[in-house]
Amino acid sequence: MTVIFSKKCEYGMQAVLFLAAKETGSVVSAEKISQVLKIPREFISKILQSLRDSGIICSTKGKSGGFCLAKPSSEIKLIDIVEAIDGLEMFNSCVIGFPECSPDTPCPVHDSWGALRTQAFEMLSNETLDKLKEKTLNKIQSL
Amino acid sequence: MTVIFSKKCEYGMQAVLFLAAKETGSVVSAEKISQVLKIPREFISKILQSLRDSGIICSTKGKSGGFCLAKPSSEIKLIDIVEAIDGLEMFNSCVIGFPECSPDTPCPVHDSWGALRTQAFEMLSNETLDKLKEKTLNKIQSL
DNA sequence: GTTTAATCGGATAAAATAATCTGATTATTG
DNA sequence: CAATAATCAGATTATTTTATCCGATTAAAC
Repeated sequence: MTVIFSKKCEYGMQAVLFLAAKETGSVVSAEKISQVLKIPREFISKILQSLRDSGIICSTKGKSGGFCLAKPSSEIKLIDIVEAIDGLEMFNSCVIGFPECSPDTPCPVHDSWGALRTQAFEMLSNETLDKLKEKTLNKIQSL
Repeated sequence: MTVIFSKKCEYGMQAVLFLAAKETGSVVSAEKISQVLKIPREFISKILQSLRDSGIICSTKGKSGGFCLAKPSSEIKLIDIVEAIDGLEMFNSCVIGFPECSPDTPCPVHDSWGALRTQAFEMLSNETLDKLKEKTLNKIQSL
């Protein structure tokens, strides 16, 4: 198996993208998110709770409660979600698993991989949720 | 957690790189590989066996047995090892986990991520073991 | 031919990740 | 204020990945 992000992180990104595609400030329940994105309800609940702890989304309890973005979608980047859930370690560790892969003691693909990794990081740092709104809506319609 | 390749795959790449850094045709035991690369012995044994099944390396049993490359190091690419162990699925599946991410129903980052993924694939397809020999030797010395 | 050092194969164990269950709390709505 | 619909928190279960154990087989060296 090969993974980039954990399931938690994938689901987290999907859910936050979904929230960002709604009208500003609209509150969506875990149940609704679970149904639309086809993610196990209890699992996405936990993920949403942790994203709330990280300050990316807000939650309100009680009837008609749910989740919404904690700040404008233009201020949330995909990398923020990755950082909150999976951490940024992958952008700093060796792709073929050698210990202490650094400019001093580089692995055989240190340079070529490093360039790619930097691009990936920049891509995720560039993509704010507002920029992705339209594409997110299109994708959600196809689910 | 965030992963690119599984531990099996990382270890497999390390081990094959190590074999390629030796003189052509020299046989190395799992024990030796385990010691040099600091990989659990029984675990790397299994990985080496599966790489033998995939035709990337050969094994000889009995005293003074061990493993060696099945073909010239110029004919083995990193992507071959990835394919044999983790498969190529990651180069064809959605980075944020949406189902059926394709040009027809693209995820919000389909294009930007696709470009990166293609670069990564090409990098792994370009890197033959012989090209990496010197760098591998340097890295191994530092372990 | 016996000892020794290696792979081989199947089973098992441990750890990490993914998913679920349960009961409590909270707040809106009628 | 009672019913309802939501989050919340902690515990548990299931699945996958990582790692280990053990006995059998093989072949070289003495």
